[in-house]
Amino acid sequence: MGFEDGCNIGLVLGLGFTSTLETPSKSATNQSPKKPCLSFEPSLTLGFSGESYQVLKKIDNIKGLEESIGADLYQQSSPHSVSSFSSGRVKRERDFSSEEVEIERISSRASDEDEDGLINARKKLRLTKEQSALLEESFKQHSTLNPKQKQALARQLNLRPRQVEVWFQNRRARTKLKQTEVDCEFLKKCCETLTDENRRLQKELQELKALKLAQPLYMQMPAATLTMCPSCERIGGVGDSATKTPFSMVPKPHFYNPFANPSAAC
DNA sequence: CGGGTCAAGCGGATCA
DNA sequence: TGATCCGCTTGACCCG
Repeated sequence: MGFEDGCNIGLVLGLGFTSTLETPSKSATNQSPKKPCLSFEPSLTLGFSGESYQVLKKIDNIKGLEESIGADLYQQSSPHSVSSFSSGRVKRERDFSSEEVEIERISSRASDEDEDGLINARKKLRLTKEQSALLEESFKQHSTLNPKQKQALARQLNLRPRQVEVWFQNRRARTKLKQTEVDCEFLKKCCETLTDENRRLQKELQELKALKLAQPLYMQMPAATLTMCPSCERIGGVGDSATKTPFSMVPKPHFYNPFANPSAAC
C-alpha cells in the first residue's frame, strides 16, 4: 500500500481519532455499551429495477395468503417469502425463535417454488426504497437494535426480524469500512506532512554540519557544551545562560549562527 | 464479462 | 448456554 511506502522514513506515528465517533443514545436499546456509533453517514441508494418491481408484485400476490394464515405470521408475507433462498446450505436455525422457525418453514413452502418451478433457487432480496429509508432512519437513531425494536421494525417493514438484524449488521460493517477508509486517508496526509518535515529538518541539519566545518577549530564544539565566549574568552556556565553567559543552548533546533550573534552580551 | 453492491450464511468471540 | 455481535465469505444481481 502507498501508505506504507510513504512511511518508510524512520518516523513513528501515533495518532488517534476522537472527533469522528459519537456515543449513541442507549436509552432505547439494551445493546452492548462498548459499541461506538460512527457519525459518518454514507448514503445508501437503491434503484428501482425490474427485479424490485417483481418483488413488489409478488408481495401483492401473496397478500391473501398472509391474511389467511393469521396476524401472528405477518412475516410470511414479507419479501423474504419471495427471497427465501436456502440455496441448499444448512439453515442457521439458532438465529430464529420458534416463531421465526415456523415462519421460515411456512414461507419456504411459498418461495421454494417460483413460477418457473425451480426448487431452492437462491434469489437475492432487494429492499424497496421505502424499506431502506425506514431502516436508514432507524439506524440514525441507534445503530443497534434490541429484540423488541427489531420485532417492531420487522413488523413495520414486512420483513423477518432476522432480515432486519442482518441489515443492521451489514450497515454497521459498511459504516466501519467507510470510516476506516477516511482514517486511512487522514493518516496518509499525516505521513506526507511528517515526511516533508523530516526532509526539511534533514536539510537544516546538513546546513548546520557544513557551517560547523567552516568554523575555526575552537568553535567546533557542540552548541550545548559551548560555554566560552570567543571574543572575550570568558567561560560561562550552562545553567545561568539567560542572564550572564554569552552563549546558550538553543531551545529549538533552529538555525544558530554564531557569527550573526556576536558576543553582544560581553 | 468482470467488477461492484448487498443480502445472507458461517464460525468465533463475548456477555449476561 | 443462548443471544448477539463481528469478520469473512458466498452468491445473486446490476452495470459499464
